[in-house]
Amino acid sequence: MDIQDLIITRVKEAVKKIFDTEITTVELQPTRKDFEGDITVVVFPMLRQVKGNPQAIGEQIGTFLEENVEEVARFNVVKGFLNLVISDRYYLDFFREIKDRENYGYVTPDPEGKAVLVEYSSPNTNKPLHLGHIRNNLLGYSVAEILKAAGKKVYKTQIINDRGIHICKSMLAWKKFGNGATPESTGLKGDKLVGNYYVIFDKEYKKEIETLVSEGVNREEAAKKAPLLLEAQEMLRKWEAGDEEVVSLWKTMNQWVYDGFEITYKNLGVDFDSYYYESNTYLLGKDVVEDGLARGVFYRKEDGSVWIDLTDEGLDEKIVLRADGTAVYMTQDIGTAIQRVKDYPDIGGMVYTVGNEQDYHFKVLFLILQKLGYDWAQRLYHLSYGMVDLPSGKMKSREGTVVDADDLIVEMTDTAEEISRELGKLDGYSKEEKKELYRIIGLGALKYYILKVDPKKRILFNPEESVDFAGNTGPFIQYTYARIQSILRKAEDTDLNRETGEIVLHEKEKELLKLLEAFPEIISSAAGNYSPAVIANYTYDLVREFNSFYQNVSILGAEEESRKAFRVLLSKKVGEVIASGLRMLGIDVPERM
RNA sequence: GGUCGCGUAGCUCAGCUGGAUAGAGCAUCUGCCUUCUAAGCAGACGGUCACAGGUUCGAAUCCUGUCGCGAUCACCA
Repeated sequence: MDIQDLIITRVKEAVKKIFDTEITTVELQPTRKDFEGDITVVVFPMLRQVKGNPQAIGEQIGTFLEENVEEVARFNVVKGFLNLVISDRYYLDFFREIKDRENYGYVTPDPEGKAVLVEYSSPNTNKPLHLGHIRNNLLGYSVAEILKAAGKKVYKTQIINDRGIHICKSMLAWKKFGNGATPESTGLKGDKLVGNYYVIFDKEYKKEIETLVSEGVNREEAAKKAPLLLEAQEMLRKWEAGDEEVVSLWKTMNQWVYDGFEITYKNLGVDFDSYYYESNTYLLGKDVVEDGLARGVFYRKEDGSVWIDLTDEGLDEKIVLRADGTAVYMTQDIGTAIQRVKDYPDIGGMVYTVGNEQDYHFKVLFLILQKLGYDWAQRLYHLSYGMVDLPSGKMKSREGTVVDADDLIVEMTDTAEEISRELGKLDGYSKEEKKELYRIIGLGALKYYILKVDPKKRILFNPEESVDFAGNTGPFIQYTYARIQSILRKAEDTDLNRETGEIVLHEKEKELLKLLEAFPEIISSAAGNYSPAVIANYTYDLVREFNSFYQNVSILGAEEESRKAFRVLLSKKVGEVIASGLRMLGIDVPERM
């Protein structure tokens, strides 16, 4: 039983004894810094059942706790707030219990438990990854790690949009204007090369429209009739018919893109357990629709198209199969979800990391799957996140106003190098070690910057003002970790096994212990809310508290050996929790910096 | 227009299952490196929590409305 539960139980007991009344809930909160105490019992809610002056009630309960609960050292009452001072002994016992525990805070996975499939990234294959994809990747990867820490089995996957008209546009432009260019011949990353032809297509297409308009065709008509577009559409038809030449080109160019993506993923530090491709899944779902039709989940309109009526749920009617029997987006998403559970029979739920512009789509998708009666459909979650905007507005790849993922990673690493150079603390590090360190710090800055924000909020990213490296940032947290490692290196000859015994905790030590105690609850909350921001904020709080401790209290210069050992061990544990928190954010930790 | 989301210090964000005097970082200003890494610490300055009502002993937090920003309402993905 943790201290919270203990206090709740004993408060109930006190109320029963003193006022002869059963209360069902007891409200606790951490004591504010301005008052003495660790845990505060809020008396006000009790007034419904216990009549009287809150101050007096607080005093009576406080007296009872002080006398009967050994963990409660003393108390004070301010208005209706009963502030309890928890004994040092309790926190010392707590620390003794966790100090040697590996992966403190992590929940041991239940081998019988159901798995969660986390989908993220899911790019198109016609252009390179940009800042928006970075947010998606970081969120998806981090949520997967958080769920693992919370004891879930997790599969990371993505669905790659490798077919459709936009791919044909790149292919056509390459064929017409590429002169056989390859990643090898140009030295370009494959995704960059293909992306360039997507831009070229757009440029040439617009030229054609202008020509048509100048010949007297109206603009709308011209946009539909431009020869390049017609050719791209023809190419898509050929692809669907399995035309050998088109399919071969498609395979070649997609492979270039995948090779390019792999590099970006590797640099970003994300990975996947499996890949789904729309070219394989776009026909899925039709049979499910037929089946649902027979069971009355869907209905057929006169023209033969199939729909679901969600007006009872406050939504609209939604088409799930066209009149000609071909699939729409929704059809394949239904089919793909079901396919995934076939592929991984232990899946008990899925997380879709997709931007908030698709909120409606996923609301509908989940409802349909529920109506189809899949038990796992109750545990689907759309990890919806806000767009990343630039000061100039939205990023538009066709207009070249995107922040390229690879470029951004390089910039962050360069900035990390610059700052590290200025500070000059890396004597003795080899070139390779330094390079690796710049990567760790640069990426740490970027990842923390993005993940500390609540996913559903939009992010304004200003490329002119570079991401900070001081204050509430990734590097600050990493720096604190490095500081701790430095202490541990210097404490190698300290006997860490000596008993702490009866010591009076320093205020800063107690604050750190309280934060450590909260860690498991933080993981659970982050997992429950699918929110890396919860982990980021906690880690920052812990780090801030540690630095205050570090600067106000001498660790290696402690008065007694037992005290020194305790402080070293406490620092070590804080370091471990920092590393755990950052690991859940996909951020690495340096030994020095 | 309907629906959904967001609006907290000059800027970037916490806090939102209702609880004390709304917290951090950046920026500005003051101190602190002969002592464990100053990417740090200690402090100052800075708020009509968009606005207006309501519920409550108590509202940044819940409800209603208004305004502002964004998304969405395709037989596109």
